Amino acid sequence: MPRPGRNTYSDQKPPYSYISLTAMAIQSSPEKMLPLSEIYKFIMDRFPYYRENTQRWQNSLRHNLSFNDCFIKIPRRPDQPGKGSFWALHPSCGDMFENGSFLRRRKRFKVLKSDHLAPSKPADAAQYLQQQAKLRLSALAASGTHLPQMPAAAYNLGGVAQPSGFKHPFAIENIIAREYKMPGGLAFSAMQPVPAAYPLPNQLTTMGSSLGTGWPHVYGSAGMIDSATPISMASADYSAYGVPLKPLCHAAGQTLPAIPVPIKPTPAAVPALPALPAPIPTLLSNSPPSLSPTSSQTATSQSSPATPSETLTSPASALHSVAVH
DNA sequence: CCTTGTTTATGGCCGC
DNA sequence: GCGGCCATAAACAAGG
Repeated sequence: MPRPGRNTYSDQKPPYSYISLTAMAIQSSPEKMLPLSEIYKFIMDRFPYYRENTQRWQNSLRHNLSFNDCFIKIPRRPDQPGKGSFWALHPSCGDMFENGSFLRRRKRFKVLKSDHLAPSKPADAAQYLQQQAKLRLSALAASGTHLPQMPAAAYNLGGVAQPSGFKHPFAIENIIAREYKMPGGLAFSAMQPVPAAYPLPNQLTTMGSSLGTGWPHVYGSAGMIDSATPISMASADYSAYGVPLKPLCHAAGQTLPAIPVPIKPTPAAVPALPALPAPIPTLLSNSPPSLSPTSSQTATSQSSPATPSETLTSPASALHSVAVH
């Protein structure tokens, strides 16, 4: 039903699919996983449009979560209160959007099932992710304030090779994380012609804390599309699905929790212990200057309460996925 | 009972 | 036109 009118753009439907929205939400969380309710919240916080008819879109969203292989469910640990599970992005679904924009996927992410010997059990991914989160959190806690924004899904497992290190501006990472990363706001040069009325993705903030801020004003902001400039820098920091990125909050320049992750590691390049990566050869084409490769983890390797031994099944082996088109 | 998840079905839009 | 992606609705199960 058309309701033209007086409402600002804010109640227009964002051009993103539920998959995109969900991915954004998940990516925006420090742990790269969120319970359903948080996903709802994220979306509602940012997109006024979704503050209404919640029943409807939430149903759709749940449908998407279940239906799409790119989302994996991570069981809640007993010590974690709350209902439902956590949802995360499948580690290999990184290129889902990259090719195109966030507006529409070009390929559907699909997990190959029981093909070879090892059936790709989501459980493996889940386990892995959870562990990741754990490690990260503990490191976080010890290190203090900022979150090493590093996606649990830091691997592009062989399945989906990324054609190039270049990350599309609409890639999730860029979208949700760019804000604090843009130098003087020229960050969105590479933005594509997107309805100006919509929030620029790159302005989505990642932090709950900054939720209210930077967001709504986005609506009117025009001036974005300068579409000629390649946005290489963003891709440097958020190279691939999961690259370490800079500490999320403000603080743009601090010793990074060195978590070098290859943009697109060779299939074999999957680190055994992602949280505390061994010095990885600089795979990042443009490694940001601020990234200090001191592989010294944040100094709190020990803080992790959970024993790493806890099933470190190589994610690579377990996750066979493919993007089918 | 409500939330969370899963599943099936239908129809629109878009690219090839 | 067909196939893929997406939105939406709805039935249903399970769990807190």
